[in-house]
Amino acid sequence: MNRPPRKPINSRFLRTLVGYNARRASLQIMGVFIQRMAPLDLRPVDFSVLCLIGHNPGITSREICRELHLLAPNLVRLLARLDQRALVRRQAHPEDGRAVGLSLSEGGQALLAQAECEVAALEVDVTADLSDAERAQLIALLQRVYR
Amino acid sequence: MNRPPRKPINSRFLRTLVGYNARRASLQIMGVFIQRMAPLDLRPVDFSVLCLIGHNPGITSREICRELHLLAPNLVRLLARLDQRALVRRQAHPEDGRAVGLSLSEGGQALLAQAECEVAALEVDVTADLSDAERAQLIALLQRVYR
DNA sequence: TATTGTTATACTCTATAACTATA
DNA sequence: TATAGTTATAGAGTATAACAATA
Repeated sequence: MNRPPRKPINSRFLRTLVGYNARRASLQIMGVFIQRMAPLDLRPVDFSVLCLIGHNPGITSREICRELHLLAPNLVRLLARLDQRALVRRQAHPEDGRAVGLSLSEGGQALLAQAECEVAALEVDVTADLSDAERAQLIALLQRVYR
Repeated sequence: MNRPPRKPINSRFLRTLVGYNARRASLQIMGVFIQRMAPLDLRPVDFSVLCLIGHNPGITSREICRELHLLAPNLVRLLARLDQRALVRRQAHPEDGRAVGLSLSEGGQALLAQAECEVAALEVDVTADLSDAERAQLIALLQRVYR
């Protein structure tokens, strides 16, 4: 009946680390993302790729990999799944015969629009304790770490 | 000879997301962590566990799992490795016969001290573009996301 | 009956080498 | 010779179910 008395754990050193806190926050948000986006069948990385293709019609696999720090072999299956769901189109690249230009089908565009809407909403929810200014500042600080 | 002209990619939507930026920053820092801590043979999660044991002698597996959001089966191998390296000691828990109290050996304490020093240094390096105040603010904002 | 620690295991994610076709 | 895309695959990380010992 009684909850076991939780001993307070000393995690002071870990809490002073940007790396530790960034990872914990990232995992927290990704967990919410996976749950909320399950109806659309989109993992975080699927969404990121769909988003890049949608806003950069004709983009190549290589460019996606460079932008998202993905490895080319791991993008193949992901794109195959999006292709199988008829969300993306592949067309011959106009200048480079080796490359393939990617763009969204109409269904892909519709799904992206819906996904962006849902992602924007869950972002607000998961950062509910932050004001708009604080949220913007958090993003700016994070970008100065990884850019 | 000429670098291929890099087309600017539109990733504006992704960049507005705390989740995307937190993940990118986290991966960036973890990459540096893994490289710099390789001489000590400590991954981020190894360090976190070592740190908790060091600052909480007698802590149990269950408490570590709860504090770090780890799953118990995945902690078994990790602790076995630390044990094999003679970094941790296991003693019977004074109150609960099922549990095992964990603490650091002298070697474990020495390694932790060295590791904390190195981690503090790499944290400063990886956030070199941030002032102390900005770094503290970044941490405070991140904690308000996941706590 | 519930909890700690454990084993076994499946699934996913990440990384590397090597191939093809084009440049 | 170098690059885009692909295949196959190995290794690491993450997840669930089930068990023994203890509460």
